[in-house]
Amino acid sequence: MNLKQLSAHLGLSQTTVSRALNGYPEVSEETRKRVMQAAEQHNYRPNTRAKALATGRAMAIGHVIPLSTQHEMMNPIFGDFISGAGESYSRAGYDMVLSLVADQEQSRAYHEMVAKRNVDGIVLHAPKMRDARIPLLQEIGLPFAVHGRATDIATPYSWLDVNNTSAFQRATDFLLDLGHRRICLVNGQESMDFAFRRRRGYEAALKARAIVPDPRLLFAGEMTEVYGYDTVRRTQSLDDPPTAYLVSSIIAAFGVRRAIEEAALVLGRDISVITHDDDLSYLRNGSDVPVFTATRSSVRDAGRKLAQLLITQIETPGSSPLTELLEAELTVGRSTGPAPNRI
Amino acid sequence: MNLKQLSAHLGLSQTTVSRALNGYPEVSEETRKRVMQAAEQHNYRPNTRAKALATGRAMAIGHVIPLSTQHEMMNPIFGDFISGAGESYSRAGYDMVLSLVADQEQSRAYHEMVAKRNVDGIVLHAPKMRDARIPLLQEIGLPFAVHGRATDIATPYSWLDVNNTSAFQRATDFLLDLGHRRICLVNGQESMDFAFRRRRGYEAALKARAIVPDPRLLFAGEMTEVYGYDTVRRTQSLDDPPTAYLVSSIIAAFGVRRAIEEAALVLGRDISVITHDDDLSYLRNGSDVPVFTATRSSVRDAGRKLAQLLITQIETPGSSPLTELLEAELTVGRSTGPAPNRI
DNA sequence: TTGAAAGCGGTACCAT
DNA sequence: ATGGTACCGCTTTCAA
Repeated sequence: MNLKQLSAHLGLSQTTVSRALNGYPEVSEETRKRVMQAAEQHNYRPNTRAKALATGRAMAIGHVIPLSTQHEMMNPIFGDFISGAGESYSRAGYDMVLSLVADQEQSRAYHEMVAKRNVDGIVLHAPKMRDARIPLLQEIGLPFAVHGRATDIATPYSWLDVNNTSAFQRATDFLLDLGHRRICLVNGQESMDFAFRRRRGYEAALKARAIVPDPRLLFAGEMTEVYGYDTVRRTQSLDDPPTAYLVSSIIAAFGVRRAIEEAALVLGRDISVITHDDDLSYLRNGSDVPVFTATRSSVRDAGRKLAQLLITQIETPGSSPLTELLEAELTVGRSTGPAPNRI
Repeated sequence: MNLKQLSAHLGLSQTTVSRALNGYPEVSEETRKRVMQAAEQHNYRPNTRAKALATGRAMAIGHVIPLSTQHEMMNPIFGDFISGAGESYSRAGYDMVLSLVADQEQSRAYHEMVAKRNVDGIVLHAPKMRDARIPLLQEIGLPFAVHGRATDIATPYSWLDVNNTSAFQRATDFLLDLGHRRICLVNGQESMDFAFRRRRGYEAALKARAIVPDPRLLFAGEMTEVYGYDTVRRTQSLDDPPTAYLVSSIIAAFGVRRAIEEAALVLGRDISVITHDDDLSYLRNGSDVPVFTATRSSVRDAGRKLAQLLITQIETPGSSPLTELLEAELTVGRSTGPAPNRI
């Protein structure tokens, strides 16, 4: 059933029916009621593409995932984020278009998206520090919002980010309060902006207590289990091994935990891990590993908010860029202690 | 730059330019060359929506993710699958539209998709045994392909599945060959079709050796870490605890491993785990846990293939449903042994 | 308050 | 080989 058929059925013009359906004021209440009912009854939905063509709005938002960030993609975080974003979109009537693009084709992909006009805006994931995609999109003039931030970009743009610096500073403080002095940072590659910020938080906490960061305890790599595992093994064979780990990724944390447990077995060492992670409450049962968690619901929330932010920007043309900085909700589960504490 | 402008610029009609660009034979080679060049130079891309409206094809495929399957969604498997599918789509010029839909809104979502006409087909994820979505889509007449299969659906439909039965049969055989007799199956909820098939494979292997499956060693649940962890703890306190675990999900496997290691520590027990999992080659280093893996590349491959299958079906109308059954590529990494073996 | 008609940017049929 | 023109299904301006 399309508009033509519906209006023929009602003995009205397409114009009137369209107006009735879209809430224009100049339609009599009686007509509107009739139209609404008929639309409902025939399960009428306007053809998105025709509507898009006529209005110039695609009612869709693109998420571009660089293929190199696959470890990010397969990250539970990503799923939660996307599903939060999906909520906002469906509420506002937008579709979500996912594009997985090889790194060398990023620029082409964006140009294509804007030329093909099948999205009204784009969400940028996994920004690098001086991310070239940002000026590119600004130049193209396609609305976008960044999940995260990119340091060293002069012109303002919309973003939503977790306060990585403060989160890692708090986490480090927490470990310092426990008496740890040699804390190993298992971080993501520093080309990723968030990794840079996390290190800054870590260092700030150390400096506040006049501890000089040991460069041998700083690691940056692709956030895989193997990486986490290897990092622990390597550092545990130092003369002066770390007594605690601060892990930047849930995936790496699996490897870290594994290695820690081995180390505990083999070397009889007692080590603390702290990571952002979730759904690991069970670790409290028998573990001697404190776990530092960012709740899944807060990630969903971030997705929801970023999507909403982009929609707002798209729908209020001429608006200046919007930004939002979220404080990470962190909890720590202790093996022997009571229920997890917020820190 | 749109077609009108481009053709004006070239001094040709829109018709000719369109034909030249779309490879119709009746255009002179010379004209075609000129047109192609101009298009390239002006970075012309046809407006997807106009094209869609004119041709009746949306050039987009929808993936509907039931929100209840979030643990599936956040599964690394899902990311790999999607990224494989993405490859096929971009090669064939399709967009991928992701819809995250609450369970109770599934039906509405499908109806809407077909009415709004913004996808040419749908990929169905996480089919249940007698999945109502399949007859629904068949009735609606929207092309679709299922990732997995649904038992007890009479009319044929397109699907691609891994041979879950044979994979779990092989895995069980492997453990039996190692001498295990009490093997615990940590399975997904049996409303999920794959879980049902996996149990069947497990039972078939046991029965082939005249072993009666112990119902106390059969578990079906939501595939979380906690679930894996709890299952091991519960079963290890049986009078006659299992000596090996066959785990149906990578997420649950993390919890299982964790609990196994604790059990090894606390009870001094030596337990084998087998699961499909990947990127865990490092476990060979110091672990006494055999790990059963399905390679990530094979999952990507599945995504790629299913997408291609759906595209084929869409583009050859009147074609009968296509199906493909993949044998799982499984490898086992042993702690003390040499490189992993395929089984 | 309602309707006719001209787009939106393409494709495809029918002429030439 | 090329061009004119009528759609595709909706919105929106203008006129009644």
